[in-house]
Amino acid sequence: MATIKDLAKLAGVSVTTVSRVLNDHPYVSKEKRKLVLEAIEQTKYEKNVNAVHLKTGRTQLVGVVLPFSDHPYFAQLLKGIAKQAFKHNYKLVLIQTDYQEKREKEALHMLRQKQIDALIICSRSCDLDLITSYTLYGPIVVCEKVHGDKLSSAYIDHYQAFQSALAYLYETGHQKIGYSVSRLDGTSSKERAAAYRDFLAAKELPCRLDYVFDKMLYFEDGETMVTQLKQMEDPPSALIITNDQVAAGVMTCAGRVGINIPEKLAIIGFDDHPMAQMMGISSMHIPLEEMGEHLFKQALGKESKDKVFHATLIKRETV
Amino acid sequence: MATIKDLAKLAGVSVTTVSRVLNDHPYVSKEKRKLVLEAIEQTKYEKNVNAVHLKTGRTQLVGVVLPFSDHPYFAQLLKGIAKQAFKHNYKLVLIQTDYQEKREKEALHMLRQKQIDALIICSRSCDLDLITSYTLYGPIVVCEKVHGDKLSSAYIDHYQAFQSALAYLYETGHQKIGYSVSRLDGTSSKERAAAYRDFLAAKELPCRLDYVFDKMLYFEDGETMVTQLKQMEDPPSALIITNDQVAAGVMTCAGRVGINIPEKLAIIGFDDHPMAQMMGISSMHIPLEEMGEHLFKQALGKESKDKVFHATLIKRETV
DNA sequence: TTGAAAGCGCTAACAT
DNA sequence: ATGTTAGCGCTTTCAA
Repeated sequence: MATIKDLAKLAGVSVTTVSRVLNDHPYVSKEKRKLVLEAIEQTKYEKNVNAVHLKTGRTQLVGVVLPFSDHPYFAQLLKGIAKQAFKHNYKLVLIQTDYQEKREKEALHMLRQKQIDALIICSRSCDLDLITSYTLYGPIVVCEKVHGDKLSSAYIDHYQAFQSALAYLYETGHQKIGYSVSRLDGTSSKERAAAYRDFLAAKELPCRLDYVFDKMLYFEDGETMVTQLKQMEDPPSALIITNDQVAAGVMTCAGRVGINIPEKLAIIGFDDHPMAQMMGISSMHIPLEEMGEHLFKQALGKESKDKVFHATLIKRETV
Repeated sequence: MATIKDLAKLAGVSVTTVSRVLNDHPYVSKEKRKLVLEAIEQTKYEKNVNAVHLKTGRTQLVGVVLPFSDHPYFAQLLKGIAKQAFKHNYKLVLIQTDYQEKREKEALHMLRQKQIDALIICSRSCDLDLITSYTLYGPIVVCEKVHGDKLSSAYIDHYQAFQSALAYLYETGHQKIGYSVSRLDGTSSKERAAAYRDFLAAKELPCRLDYVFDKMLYFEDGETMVTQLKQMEDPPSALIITNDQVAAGVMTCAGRVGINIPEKLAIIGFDDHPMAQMMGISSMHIPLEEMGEHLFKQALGKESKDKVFHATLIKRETV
């Protein structure tokens, strides 16, 4: 495999000149440039990027931390990230964590080791302080509201989103409202819980802890939820559901056990996935792809440190 | 940021000794090791992996080429790949191509530039010969049957899978069988087409080109398919569908327009996704995750060059 | 406009 | 068991 040294020798110029040609620098005469180009052609020369990485200290690689890549929510986010990465000629290193702290730490470690230029954390298990401490080694972007100016962030205002879903259900006559989340200790779940609590308090409704369903993430979880619902003596009349996949699952199973939607049970999903549109499921639209694009631009320092996205209610036939 | 030189100075040893400690090599006395370890601690030293990459010529990075990361089929495959990557302490560079040749070439280029140690191509648009020519620069694994010994491959025997689905439908009394694919010019679609043709010929059934549906990939495509079906004068009585997502979409929409499943239309999906299980959709089970794991091991040269996986029919309630 | 030379931070052959 | 040293292939400063 040829190196610039070989090219230099072959073209009868210095390595500096070769490097200049390679990097489109000025101050190279037409003749020498041509000579170098010919040498490149002849030897089928290809740059060893690792040398460049060592020299420049950058790799054109951005790490993306996410718990699962097989969920439409993260897949959509990833799509936006990938779009901008491609645009800026960066590649993405995928770090699937399954919410294992160990794996998140590996990602942070890669930043520290300079294997990646920046890190995007779509969802985390690690402590925020730990993550923040790694900003010393490169830009880190997270998907939640943060304090301080070390981390960049782009996130959904889940509190507000949840409030508007609640308000809508309340307006349409529901008083027994429940909801589901993917993991109770997640950041967005906490916001949802706060919105729920505050809303119930404002309307002087009782807070029903049995109306909160945990571990609902995939389509098939909808079945579990319907089963649980069926066993309740006093089930909710409306549900705000983790995402459209679970909502679709609920929708699919509910009919079988005689739970008619929306008569007996109103549901609102999240994300406004094409699936929700097709099935006529009311949903909170979230600009996931746009958010993903923003995340990447932030990782490159090309955007403001802080960006909130708002969800909007899409009314369909399930409320 | 400290370097091994700094450590050497601080610990009063040579860089070699430091390097040995860093890489767990033998021949370092307990005392010196301790000294080095202390220096590491003190300086919060971290290896610059780019230097290692340059020196060793390897990056512990494997590229994964796939058209979309937001489809369950590829997400599942990716899961298996990621599992093994983690096990072997490799990271994955994700290259989403949208089936654009330009992007696939970028991936090949990364291999050539030594930015990745190996490349896994889950689905391609590029010419196989072009891909093969890059094996010069590192191992490449693809998901289809190949000739020659340059490329490794792990793949589903789609011909056989399709034949058994057809046989099953035929046995249950269907003569008007149609099918759908995601893209007609894809490798697996060609195998399916061959199986279809051969089967019809064997049973002396007419080959109905209007029974072949293209561009069916996502859940929401099921709606399109049902619409098309509804407009046909002489629609098929059974369908072998691209994958379980589309099958679920068909299932969801069919009822609305009076197409009862399986009475009026029998369907068989592919992949045996949890969704199919939940909805009672008959499906061809494919060991996707296992295949993903295999792909990665092949990329590392730890497995045979060639591996066929077989699909198995899971009978549920849609036939 | 060109080139010599000094690294980037690490590994490993070789010498001791 | 330990150290010296020569690179890995490139970029970039500095001098010409």
